Amino acid sequence: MYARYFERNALGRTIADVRVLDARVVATRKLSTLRGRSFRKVRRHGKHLFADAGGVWLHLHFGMTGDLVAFRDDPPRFARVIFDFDDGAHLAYEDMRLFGVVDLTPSPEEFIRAHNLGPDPLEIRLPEFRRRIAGRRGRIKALLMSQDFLAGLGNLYADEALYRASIHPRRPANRLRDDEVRALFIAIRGVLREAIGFKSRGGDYPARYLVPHRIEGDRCPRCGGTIRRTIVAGRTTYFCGRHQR
DNA sequence: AGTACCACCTGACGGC
DNA sequence: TGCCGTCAGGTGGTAC
Repeated sequence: MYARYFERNALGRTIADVRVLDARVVATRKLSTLRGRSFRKVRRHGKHLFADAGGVWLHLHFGMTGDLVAFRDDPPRFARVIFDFDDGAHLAYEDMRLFGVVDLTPSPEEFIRAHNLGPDPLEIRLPEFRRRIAGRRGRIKALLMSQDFLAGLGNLYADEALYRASIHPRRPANRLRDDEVRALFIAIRGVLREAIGFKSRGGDYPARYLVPHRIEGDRCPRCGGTIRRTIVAGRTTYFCGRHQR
């Protein structure tokens, strides 16, 4: 979703200036080397966005409150970095809680290696998913959130995928049946692809999703069960007490 | 290998 | 009105 937005609002334009409004999200002092360059292509890997600026790549991570906002006149309230283009357009990287990162990296591959990121779920097939999950004894939700296992799922989407696959978040990964592993893989890909789709269109989560029902005691839109709230892997976790086993 | 816990940060919200 | 504690979330670190 950020990748598409970046493509629409930054690709092909010449960067006139990069303004750092809050250095706490910027992990390099060299963003100014982007001046005069232009972004040629965009790549996403998990939660990371990379933009090719010719010999160097811009890397963006959005933490939890990070976002991109194109604007003409007034920057958004929590703008931390602003890219000024020579055609008068501006793109703000905003991040209220400052957990995100704006960075430069030699290449996406280099970054992925350095940070030991697992594959993007949309770029692998079921056999590789099976191989990676085999022998892992931890709780399935903890595994789904581990970026070195798979890159791209956070707390909400891990819950969402497990909900869709009818799997209890505390199940040990190596005790999932073959059909459950398959269902989970399909659920992960479905959730990511759909989320990219409707978030790109500025939409919200459909009512059939678990996300709008992250309320203790709420009704499961799928089976009418009761939504439970608990802590798994240190994170607030919601699941349906009836259909997730 | 897996887990627990902390820090980072700020706005929203409930309690008093 | 306003202060205070708590919570939310991604990541990266430490300790067990």
